[in-house]
Amino acid sequence: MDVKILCLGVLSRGEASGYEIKKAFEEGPFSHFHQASFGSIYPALNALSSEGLVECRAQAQEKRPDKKIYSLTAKGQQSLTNALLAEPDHDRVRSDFLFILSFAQFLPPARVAALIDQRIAWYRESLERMEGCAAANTAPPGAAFVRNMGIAVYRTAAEYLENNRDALIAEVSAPEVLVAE
Amino acid sequence: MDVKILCLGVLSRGEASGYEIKKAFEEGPFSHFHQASFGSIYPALNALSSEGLVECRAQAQEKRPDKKIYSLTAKGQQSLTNALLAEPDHDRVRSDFLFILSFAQFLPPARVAALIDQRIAWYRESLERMEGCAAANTAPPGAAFVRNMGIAVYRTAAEYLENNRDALIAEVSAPEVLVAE
DNA sequence: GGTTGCATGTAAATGGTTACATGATTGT
DNA sequence: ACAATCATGTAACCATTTACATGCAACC
Repeated sequence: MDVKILCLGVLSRGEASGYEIKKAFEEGPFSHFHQASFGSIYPALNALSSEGLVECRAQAQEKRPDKKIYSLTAKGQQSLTNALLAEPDHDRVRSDFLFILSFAQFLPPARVAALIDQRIAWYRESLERMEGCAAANTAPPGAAFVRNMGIAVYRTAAEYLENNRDALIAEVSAPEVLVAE
Repeated sequence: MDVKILCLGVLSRGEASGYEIKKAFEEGPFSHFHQASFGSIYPALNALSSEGLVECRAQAQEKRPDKKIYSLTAKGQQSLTNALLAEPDHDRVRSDFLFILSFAQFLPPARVAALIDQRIAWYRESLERMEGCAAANTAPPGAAFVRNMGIAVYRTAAEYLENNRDALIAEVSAPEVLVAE
């Protein structure tokens, strides 16, 4: 599942510029499970264009580069549907947060507390945004399903951190079992 | 947080060979939030060795390459602790599953069902293994905390999929709103 | 006066995976 | 017979990120 397919997916929700596609991965509905940067999006869009999978309409703007608005062609929609039918790769999660927390015994308790508190705040912020989207309820069924799954999972994660934070801090604060009496 | 630090982390739990470190990322406690392949682990171990962060003891084996058992040096432990103090990078999740499911309306309902069922089975298998580890309870506090968070989150995810599976399938099966009467 | 947002694009660097090379042992 | 497990290592390849290049407008 490369950036080209990712762009096709974003465009299936409606026409967009490269800049707007980037935002879909940065703050938008895909930001929680996929990402792409300008350096990969713009070349992908050009490739897609020369393959006839997307169409480009240039919107002139004063004192700014023309905004290039891309939209899916029938061929592009077909190609997307096809790609979606493939067996998905395994999820790949890279969480430095969880890795670091695995070694909480090597960290000052105050640092463990800060790490957890930051993360709780992040989950709570994300949840607020996601719940706002859920209320608006403009998403197609699959997107709503995925978003609500995210809400359920993040809520559990935040609650877990809130409920178990103090116990972990106590454990890493407790004097280690002494080697010598 | 590169492969070198990752190896240092694994080794802080006890000496291990490159092969065993790979297993920690493939099936072991880190597999859910970090990954590394042989092609990155072996060079990392050599670099770590020449920097004096790990020590290597060769265990001769009959008819197999010598098993190189690595262990952390004091300098290595220091370097790990240091790296753990750095601000963690943002989590990076790449889930083709969630991306594909976001476009459920483009897929045959039977495919949506299969996708979800596979995922439920995967969560249930993972949960069984993780709960087994939780019962054994040999992990240091941070690792146990992270593992139990994983259990809570996976359980929520599995339950969400189980509870909402049929509703999504019904939605994508329902005849689309007709354009012409 | 500096940062952020809008807007596109390229090139170099990165960091890693995949595939290859080697080979015995154990299980199916 | 064939695949999987154990065991290490290298090199080619890959996709993506980061940094750069350009520049105006709005906000603080």
